[in-house]
Amino acid sequence: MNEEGEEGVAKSTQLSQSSQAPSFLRRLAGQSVHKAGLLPDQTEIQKRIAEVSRGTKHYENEKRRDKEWTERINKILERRDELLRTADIPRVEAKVDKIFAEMEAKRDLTQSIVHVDMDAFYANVEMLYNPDLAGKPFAVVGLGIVTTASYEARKYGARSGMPEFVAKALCKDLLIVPVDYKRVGEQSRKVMLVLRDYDPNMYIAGCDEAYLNLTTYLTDHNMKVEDCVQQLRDRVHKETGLTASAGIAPNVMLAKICSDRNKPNGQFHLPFNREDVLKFIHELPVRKVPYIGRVGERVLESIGIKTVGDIAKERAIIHLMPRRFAVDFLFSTYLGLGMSKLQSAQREERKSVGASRTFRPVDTEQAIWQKLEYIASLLERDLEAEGWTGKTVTLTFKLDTFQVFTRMKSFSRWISKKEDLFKIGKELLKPELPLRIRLLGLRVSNMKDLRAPEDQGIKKYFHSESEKDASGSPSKKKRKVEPEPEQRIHDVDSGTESATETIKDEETQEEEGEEPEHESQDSPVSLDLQICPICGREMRCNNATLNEHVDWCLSKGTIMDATSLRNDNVFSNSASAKGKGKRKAPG
DNA sequence: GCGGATCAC
DNA sequence: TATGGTGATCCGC
Repeated sequence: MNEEGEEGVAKSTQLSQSSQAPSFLRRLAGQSVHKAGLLPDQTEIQKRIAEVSRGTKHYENEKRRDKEWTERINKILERRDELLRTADIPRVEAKVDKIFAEMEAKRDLTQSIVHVDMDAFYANVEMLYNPDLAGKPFAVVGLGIVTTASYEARKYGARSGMPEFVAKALCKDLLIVPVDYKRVGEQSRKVMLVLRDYDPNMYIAGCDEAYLNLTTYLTDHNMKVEDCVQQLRDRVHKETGLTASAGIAPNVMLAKICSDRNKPNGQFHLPFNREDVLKFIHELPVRKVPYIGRVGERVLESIGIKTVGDIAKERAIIHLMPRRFAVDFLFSTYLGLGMSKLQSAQREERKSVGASRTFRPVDTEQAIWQKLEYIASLLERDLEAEGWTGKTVTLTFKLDTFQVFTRMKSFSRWISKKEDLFKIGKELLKPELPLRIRLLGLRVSNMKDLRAPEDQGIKKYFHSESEKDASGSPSKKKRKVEPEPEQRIHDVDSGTESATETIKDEETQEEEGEEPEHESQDSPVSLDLQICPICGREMRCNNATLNEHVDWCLSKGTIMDATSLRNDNVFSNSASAKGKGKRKAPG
């Protein structure tokens, strides 16, 4: 559903920055407007959203960011025009065609990858427990934000990610249902257990979606892929009463796009041959490609690329652009290439653990420290629960203008205690005050896994060369499925050419001398090695403990942690009066 | 290593 | 009246 009114912004036409600018309206409308979306009249809805939001801090912030991008895009266009004058375009095109040929040689059409995506998951789960909701427009809401809107509500423009009050403005009779993580988690677990029968190495990408490689299963059971997927979806429905959609394709990227095709309760099989793949992908609006978001879409559109097929026309420019516009990513997308093998699920190698909360803006030191201390305690809890510690602490703060800043600091010791986190956070924030703050967050990175088998130090030297990461910790099999853009499409500034070498040489091994002694397995013999179907984490425990972990794990990936609801009152008692209206923009 | 920023869910 | 929380990655410096 493409409804962009104007085209050919490609000229160096400076968009005058009115608050009616289409880019701004689209930005305001949020991120999920493009999805599964037969919206009746999108521009009308976008206008309504702007109307309702006008004058809020958030609205002003979005306007500011939109304006920044307009300026950056104007620079991109200038640069492009210069290249068109000075560069030997046909020669560059020939060069790119060679790159295409090299990429083409790596095409793999042998794997049957499936992306399974539950339909309106949170909403349909609630309908299970409350059948009266059937056929009604309702939204499942947590912390004032719509997590899922029922299909009836979507007709009015209500979408996930939208604040409740906007959704209500779009849909007068909208019913609001609070998120119930217990229910969601329970159903999610049932779904995943069914899927696991078809591929024990499946990759779970959230509580309502997963990628499977069916190749082996199809051979073993002598089945056709469509039949297998149909059966799988039937089984999910039988087990849960919920419907799922699925995409069948030779790689992860295509499967993801395909699962959207016949939603809800449908499946789409992209034929496994080059011609059909190319035809399919070339017609696609770039926004449908994973990792091309609002900003990427706008940047590409500015140089005349609206569909994936358009990438070829501008291949020379893309190749010549600063940071080359994530060339490899765009080119491989143009060819419909993507990852064809899923990595087996291993104990998750986390890179960071963090906690953050939004609250009524505060500006007194006392109030700020109180919030910070609370964040520190949340983070301590999570680090403890999951068994991680780290050497780097990052503080995030969002001003009441919605501008976000971060400050970080690394240490030679392991950080995980509340007092430590609080103190470090305070040191990072203090120099920036006074500020009026609406969100605080703390995150630790540079991690060590406290639950890894104790031979961690040894294991370091045995993992494969290619899989080292920069943190100096052993990176086991990476579970990443989605091929990520190697560079971003966005950056405009600075240097043009130069292969972006990402050669990591020997990692710096400061072996930890002080291991906070936590007894490694005390009675390992009696407990089974279990694998959480949600995060893939391995642990030795009984079934009850595993179930407990699974529930907790499911609630993590979702929009918020249920415990934050209980603790919400912590934020409502901003006791003191705030006099000053000072507003410094740090940095 | 630090800080800004995008993107997915 | 009013716009979440978590984690990963990338870029420039």
